[in-house]
Amino acid sequence: MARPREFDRRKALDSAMKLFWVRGYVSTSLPGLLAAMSIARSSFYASFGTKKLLFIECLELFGDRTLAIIEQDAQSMPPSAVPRAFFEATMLHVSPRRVKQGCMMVNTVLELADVEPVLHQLAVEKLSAIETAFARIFMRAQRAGELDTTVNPKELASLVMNINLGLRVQSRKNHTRKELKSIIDSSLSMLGLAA
Amino acid sequence: MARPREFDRRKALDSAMKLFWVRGYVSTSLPGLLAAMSIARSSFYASFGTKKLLFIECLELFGDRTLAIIEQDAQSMPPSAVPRAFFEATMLHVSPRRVKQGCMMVNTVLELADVEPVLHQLAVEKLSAIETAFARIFMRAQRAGELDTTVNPKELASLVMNINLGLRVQSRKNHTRKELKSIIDSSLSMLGLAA
DNA sequence: GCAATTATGTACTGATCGGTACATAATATC
DNA sequence: GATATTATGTACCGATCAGTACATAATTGC
Repeated sequence: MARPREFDRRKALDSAMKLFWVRGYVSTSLPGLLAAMSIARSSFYASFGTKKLLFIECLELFGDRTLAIIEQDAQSMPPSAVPRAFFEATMLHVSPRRVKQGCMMVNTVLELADVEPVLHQLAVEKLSAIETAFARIFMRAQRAGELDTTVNPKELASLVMNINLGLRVQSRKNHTRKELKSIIDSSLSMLGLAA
Repeated sequence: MARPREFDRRKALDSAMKLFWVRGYVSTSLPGLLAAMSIARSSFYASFGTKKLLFIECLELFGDRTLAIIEQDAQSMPPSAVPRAFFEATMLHVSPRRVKQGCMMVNTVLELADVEPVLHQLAVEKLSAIETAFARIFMRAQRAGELDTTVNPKELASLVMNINLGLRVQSRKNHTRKELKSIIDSSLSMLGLAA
């Protein structure tokens, strides 16, 4: 009925997400976003509302993709192998450039804790969803007799998540793949989740 | 020889540090700093140079104080108890308000990784100093026969640091003291550093 | 081709940013 | 008390921020 959009909304959103991921929320300027997304200012506001609304969309996209990795792994391997597979997929089998970006949710939790409560809270919830996914996987593992039933699945998930959070901070420094791998290996073996 | 300064530089620096600690670097505005420090703009620039230089001073202050906690503990208790004492001193025996601030160095590493390389690097170095302090303490513990000599002190320090980093992220969410304590307890017992 | 509708490009808004200029106030030395 | 020196208060600087107004371009249905 009218003039069609000249850009791919999904692609533009993906580009925005990558920029927020690298630079955080506050330090990402609107001109920077427009350049990364290759769209004009008016198109931006017409399609995405405001910078904050766009960030919410990006955070949800990132969180959903992260969760998808875990859920997918959970269907193709023994539950106790999922944490390691997740760490490898997100920290060892990716480019150093990307490792340094860390996890967008973790970055957001730290950057915006006392600055943008709504965005902070969303990141917290997305991280919770990940931890819950791990807990569910461990519960299933116990029912399937693949995991010691004396451990509490929620507590184990909490420990895995704490290791994960630590690793995301380490990633953001310039840790080598080797150093990360060493921490992953010893942490998992301590948890009884070694390969 | 001239008009004396009307404010206490140390106190002003301490106030600035607390504000940066809560709000991060980018989101802390100069007017905000001046209000927190209770000084005027001209006094600020005369005494501290620029916002960036002030931040460096604050980060060093924070790092030195953190390191001091560890070094002090190391002199008054068995080495293997130092990690727990450190976690308790900085996360359990402080106000919820303060727990939520997390660790200024960790906050900085995540906020400024790709935004302010110099400040990022300083935070990385200050964190390294902490990890090194732990490693030295464990080495001493081994020589004193207080720690299993089969473990590598550096690797153990690296694991303690990873737990610590995870906990600092957890703190920044609204974790309860109880939840933090639970993670601390199980993580330390996994490391063979239980009380 | 005309009208209706939506997308895009450009120019602009007021607010805020970090930093500076400069006049004034308060102290020390003499 | 005069002079030199440093601190403070205020007004300002250009740059940049997120967001808006509006004219123009491109499409559809008729």
